[in-house]
Amino acid sequence: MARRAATSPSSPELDPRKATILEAVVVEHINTAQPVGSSSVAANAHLAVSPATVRSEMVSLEHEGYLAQPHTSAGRVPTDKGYRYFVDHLQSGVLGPVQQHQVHEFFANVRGEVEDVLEQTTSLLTQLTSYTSVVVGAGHSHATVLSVQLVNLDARHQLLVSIFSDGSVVKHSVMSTFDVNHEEVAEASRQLNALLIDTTLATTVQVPSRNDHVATLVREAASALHAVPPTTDGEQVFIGGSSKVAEVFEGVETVRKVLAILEQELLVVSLVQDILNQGMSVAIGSEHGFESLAACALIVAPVTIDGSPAGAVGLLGPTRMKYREAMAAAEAVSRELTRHFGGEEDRG
Amino acid sequence: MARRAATSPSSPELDPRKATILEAVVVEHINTAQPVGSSSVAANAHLAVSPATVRSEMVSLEHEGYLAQPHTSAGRVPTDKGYRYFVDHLQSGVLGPVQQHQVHEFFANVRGEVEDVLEQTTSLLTQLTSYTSVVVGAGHSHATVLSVQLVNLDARHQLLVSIFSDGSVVKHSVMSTFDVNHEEVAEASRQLNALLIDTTLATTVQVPSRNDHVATLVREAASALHAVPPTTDGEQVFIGGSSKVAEVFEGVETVRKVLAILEQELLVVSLVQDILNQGMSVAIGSEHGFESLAACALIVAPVTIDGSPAGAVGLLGPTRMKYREAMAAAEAVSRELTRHFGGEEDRG
DNA sequence: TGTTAGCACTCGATTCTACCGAGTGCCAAG
DNA sequence: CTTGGCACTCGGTAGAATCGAGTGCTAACA
Repeated sequence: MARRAATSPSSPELDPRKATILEAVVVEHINTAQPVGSSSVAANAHLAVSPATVRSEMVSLEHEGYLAQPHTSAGRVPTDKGYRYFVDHLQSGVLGPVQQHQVHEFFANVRGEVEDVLEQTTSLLTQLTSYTSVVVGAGHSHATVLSVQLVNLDARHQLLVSIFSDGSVVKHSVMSTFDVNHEEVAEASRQLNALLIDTTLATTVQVPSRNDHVATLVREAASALHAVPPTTDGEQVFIGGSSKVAEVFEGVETVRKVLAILEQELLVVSLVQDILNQGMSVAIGSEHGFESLAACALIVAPVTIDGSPAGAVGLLGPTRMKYREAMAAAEAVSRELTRHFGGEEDRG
Repeated sequence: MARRAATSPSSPELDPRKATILEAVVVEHINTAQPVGSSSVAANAHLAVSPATVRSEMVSLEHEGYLAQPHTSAGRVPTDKGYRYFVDHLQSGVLGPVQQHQVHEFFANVRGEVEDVLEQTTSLLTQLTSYTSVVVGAGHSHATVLSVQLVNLDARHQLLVSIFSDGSVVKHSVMSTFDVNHEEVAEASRQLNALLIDTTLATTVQVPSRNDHVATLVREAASALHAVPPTTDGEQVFIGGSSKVAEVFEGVETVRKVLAILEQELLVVSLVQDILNQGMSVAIGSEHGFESLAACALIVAPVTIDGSPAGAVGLLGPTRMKYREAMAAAEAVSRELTRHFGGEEDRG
C-alpha cells in the first residue's frame, strides 16, 4: 500500500465505472494483444451495462487520454496514461505457489560471492516472469579500504589489489619505467597500506613526493586506484533473459532497439536508478524518457543492506506486460535478496 | 595461406568453371539475400558462357550438394557445403583503410586491465563488421599463485583474495562458525601464503589437521579456493553487439534461438574452443553441431600470449555473412591483441 | 437524464483470381 | 559441348470482392 502511494505520479481518480472499463480494457489487451471492443468489455467486466454504454464511456476515456484507437473501426488500446492508471490502482498481487517455491528453493541453495548471487538472480527473475531481468549492484564509492597489496608480475609490471569493506576487490595494473625488485614492491605495499587503509575512493591522499623507486611506485599505484572511470562508481549490472526480448516484443526494429539499449550497461544503471530516485516502481513507455524504449515498461524494486540502498532488481517487458505478476516477482526477489545479504550480516 | 590449408576439413577440388559459378552464386547471394539465377551468374561472372550452360552446371552443383533450390522455379542458394567450399578457397582479404585505421586507433588508445581491453575489443569487432562479436579470455588453470591474503570483513566473515601469476585476481568468502580476531586472520593469512604460493589451482595442498581457529580458517580458505566451479576453469566471455542479431538474422524465432545461445556463456566458450581445437577458423551452419545455430556461421581466431593460447576472438553472423571482410577483421584484431599483450610483456 | 436497441457505416483482414515474370528443364540445332 | 528456343512452374503481387468486428449516431425508453 505504501508502495502504491509512492508510485502514483499522476493518477486523478476516475469515475468508478470508467475505472472498471479501463481496467477491463487493459486486462483484456494484456492477454490478447488485440484492440478491445465495447462488447467484450460489457460481457467480461461484470458491470450490468450494454455495449453501447461502454462505448460512450470509452469515447470519454479516449478524450481524457487513457485509451486510443488504432483506426476508426477497431477496438481500443490503452495508452501509457491508461497503463499508468491501471498500475497505480493495482492491488499488489502475490506470487503463485509454484513461483514462491522457486524463489524459496533459489535462496535456500544459492552460494558464492555477491556477484555470483546477483548474476544468478537474473536467471531466477527471468524464469519467474519470462521477461528480461536486470540486477544492479551498488558501487563501492563509500566503502573504505581494508587492505591493499602490491605484487610484482615482473620487473616492470605490478598489480595493485585493493580490498574494500563491502567485500569488493579491485585490481589495477601499474607499469613502471624502471626495474623494480621485490623488496621495493614490498616496501611500497607497506606504505600504500598505511596510506590508504580506512580511506574511501573519494578521499584524497598525501602521496610522497620523493623520486626514489618506492615513492614513485606508491604514487603510481595510488593514482591508478583513484583513476575512477568518470561515468560510474563501480556499479555492476547483470542482465538475464535477453532472448526474451525477441519473444515478447513484436517488430524486429523494436527488438533491435531494446537490445541496443541493454548493451549499454551504464545506460541501464542510470535508467534503473532514475526510476528509483523518483520513488517509482514502474516506468511505462515514455515515462523514463528513453525514446527507443517507448514500447517498454520497466519494473524496479530496490535492494537494501542494513537499510541503505545496495542495488535494485528490474524487469523489462512490453507496456502490455503482466504487471501484477511481474511486480510481485520483483518485490519478492528484492525482499529475499535484502534478507539474504542483510540477514547474513546479522547472523554473522 | 597456412590458415587456409589448416581450415579445409573437406574441400575436394572442383572443376574450375564450376568453382567460378559456385563462387558467383555465393557472392551474389551474400549481397542480395536472394536466390541467384543462371542469367545473373552468366552476366556477372566473366566466364563467356550462356545462362543455359550455367544452368546445366548448376544442376550438377546441386546434385553434388553445393547448391539448393528453395522451390522449383527459383534461383539457387548455397548450401553449408557450398559456403564451406567458398571459404576454403577464399584468398585472405585485407582490411579496408578505414577499418585498419579504427583498429590502429583502438590499440593505440586502449587502457586498463586485461578484462577491460577484452570487453572493449568486442565493441571494436562489432563496429568493424556489424556482426555480433565474442571474445574469450583463457582461464587461469595453470597460473601459479603469487600471493593470497585473508582479511576480516567481520568476526564471522573473511575474504580470501588470491593473486595469480597471469595477473588474475579471485576472491572467495569464507564463513566461520566462531568469532575470529585479527591476529588469527593474520596468522592464517601467513600460513596460507606459505602453503599456496607457487601452486596452481590443480595442485593439492597439505592443509593442517589441527582444530584450533587458525588451522580451521586455513582449511576453509584453502578449500574455498580449490572449489572450482565444475564446468569451467575461469574463462571469461565478453559478448558485443548482440543487438546485431536482430538486424542480421531474419525470423524472430532464429533471433530468439541465437540470443538464447549467447546467454549461456559456458556454451559459447566451449563452442569457440571446439572450433579452435579442430583447427578451423570458420564453422558454418551445422558444422559446429548446435541445432539452434544452424543459420549461423562463426568465425574464430586465436589469441596467444608468448606462443601459448590465451583466448580467442569470434564473429557470429548468418551463414551468408561477409566472410572475407569478417575474417580479415577477426584476424587483424586477434593479431593486434596478441601483439598488445605479448608485446607489452616483451618490452617490460 | 442516463441507458439501450437499432442501424448504417468504416476499414482492416482475408480470400480469390488473374497474371506477371524470373527462372527452370529440356531439346534440337549449331 | 554449347546454345538459343520454348514450354512450364510457381512464388509474388495487384485488384476485387467479401467479411465482420467494431464504431458513432439516433431515436426510443425507463
